[in-house]
Amino acid sequence: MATLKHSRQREMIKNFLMTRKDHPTADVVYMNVRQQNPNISLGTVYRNLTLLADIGEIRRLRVGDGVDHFDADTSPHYHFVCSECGCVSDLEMDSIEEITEIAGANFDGYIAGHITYFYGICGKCTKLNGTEHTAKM
Amino acid sequence: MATLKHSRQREMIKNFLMTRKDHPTADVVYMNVRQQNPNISLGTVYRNLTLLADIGEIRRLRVGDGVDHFDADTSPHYHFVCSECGCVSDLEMDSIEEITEIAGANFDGYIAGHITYFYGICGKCTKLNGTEHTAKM
DNA sequence: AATAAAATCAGTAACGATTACTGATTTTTA
DNA sequence: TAAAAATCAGTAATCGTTACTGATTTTATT
Repeated sequence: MATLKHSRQREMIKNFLMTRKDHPTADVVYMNVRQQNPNISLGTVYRNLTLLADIGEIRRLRVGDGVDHFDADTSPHYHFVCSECGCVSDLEMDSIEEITEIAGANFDGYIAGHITYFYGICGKCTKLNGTEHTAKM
Repeated sequence: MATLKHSRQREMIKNFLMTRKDHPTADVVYMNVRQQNPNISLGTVYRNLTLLADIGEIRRLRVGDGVDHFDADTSPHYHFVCSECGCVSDLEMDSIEEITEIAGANFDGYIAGHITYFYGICGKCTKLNGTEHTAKM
């Protein structure tokens, strides 16, 4: 890997991501960072998000909606995706790391880990919809 | 929803998918079904896979590799994705449905379920690589 | 501080997976 | 067996993302 040089753009992207708890997409990052630097390119945002994820400073989340989300919190934790509004939020829950052991019990190969996300209706949508609990995903 | 009419193409797609345990992508379905019907269109394959998934006859798998996989086995079970060769296989393991309860404990909203997949090195790749166990995903 | 080498950039073109459109063809209903 | 509706093949368009290019920054070296 080439030596990593400092870049204002990368710093802005990382800083912006740290202010957010909603796991924005590349496009959302782009739109927001543009308010500080109107010249920044979408390609630059993508490149730096990928770079930051590769060196482990941020996390790339694939929650099945066809768009990558990004999280500045790299500590192990789980995510929830609302089937109604698509929002992604953190879950406060104990580790379920043991499921990796369970999965490996009868498996011919090596299981390194798991990716889990939960879906349903978020608090806001629940309140808006009354009692409907019909998940779409 | 419009009334569902029978279609040879849809039947072929479903039948093909039932012969496979490797959770092929739309493109793989297309290439195989074309051997029976060289005139079939890729759009038809996509449309019918989506339709079959919507009515619950097949399952769409999103395992984070950017391509949708499809599974004719709609019973609840888990999947493994090889970080080396990208193959997707079934896991024989007990249900871990209880993690949905765990996740819901401190959550403001309704959790309908979870999506989990496991990653690591499959049996074939393990044998090819010797003792290397370095996951890439 | 000035300079050179290397990384990064903005802007844009290209890409791959998927979806949408169109007029022709099947399938079903009556 | 004819009309209505769903489906089709073929193709264009879309969307998220990546790759390319010559210009600009950053860092290391004088």
